[in-house]
Amino acid sequence: MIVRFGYVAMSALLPNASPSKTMTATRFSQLADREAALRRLERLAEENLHNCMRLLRHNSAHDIQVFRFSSRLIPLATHEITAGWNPMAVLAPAFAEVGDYVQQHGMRTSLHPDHFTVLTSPRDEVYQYSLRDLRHQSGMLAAMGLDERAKCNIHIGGTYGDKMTALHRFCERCGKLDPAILSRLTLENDDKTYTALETLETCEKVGVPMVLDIHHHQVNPGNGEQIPELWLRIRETWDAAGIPPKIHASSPKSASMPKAHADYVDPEPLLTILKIIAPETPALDVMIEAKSERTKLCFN
DNA sequence: ACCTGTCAAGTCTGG
DNA sequence: CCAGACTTGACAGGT
Repeated sequence: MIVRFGYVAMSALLPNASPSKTMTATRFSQLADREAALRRLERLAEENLHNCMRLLRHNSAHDIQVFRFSSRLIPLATHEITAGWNPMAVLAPAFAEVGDYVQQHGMRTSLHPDHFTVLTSPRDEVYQYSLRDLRHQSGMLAAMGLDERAKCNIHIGGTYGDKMTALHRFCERCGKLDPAILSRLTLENDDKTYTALETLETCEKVGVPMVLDIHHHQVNPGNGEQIPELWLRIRETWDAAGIPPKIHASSPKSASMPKAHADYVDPEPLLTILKIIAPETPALDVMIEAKSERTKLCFN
């Protein structure tokens, strides 16, 4: 089995390379000249994309081929306050540079809209916001010139007191998504609501790949179903994707805070799973979610 | 240089 | 019905 490791958005080894520099909406609204403020947002976005390039070169130098972009490359991109603003033309060269580099180096990249993107919500404004954000995130990958193998990963969302209804709403809304967005979508089991099995069943229903988070599964295990017994089905959700399955790895901060992420990743549980699934998994990508530069994995 | 409170957004729990 | 927890990097204002 060929395993590639990657990480999320920013590096502890590369100083002053944030790809998520921003401006608060309050600050934006305090600037008298709206056009000048918008130009400033565009400059921030260019800086973020520039730092992305630095991160990608750093990755290349360290043989890291898996990377998740910051979801906040363009500050206030989908905020009401910037309504009518479309920075994509100005940013096209910077996005293209990132995408070209990714393709030249055979990297696998993704985006993860944050937890405000909730397709299950019964509130229409939340649903509309979520659609807007998915369009935006998908649009950034498209602006990079990356095809649908560059994924947008989300969680299913909340239950609102009735999981079956929420799941029904989710599937219905997936069916209505623009094919360009649906073709980039992946779903990940979360740490308190939708278990690995429920997420898998939903992935099978709507026809998108599943990202298995082994830490989330540990703290939200459902009825005790084990990863090895689910794995073949999870792997199959990736069969048509043209890329290896992806899993997320992080470790509990402590016994009293099992859901919080530790600064490092304990390799043992991960290695145990990798050994079990290896025979039926020729290739796998592992996203490490950890803060410490000390995180190292050493094995053969 | 360092510290602390605040920030666009959602959901769930418990009072 | 409302406050607080969850979680989180970066900003903004203070020392």
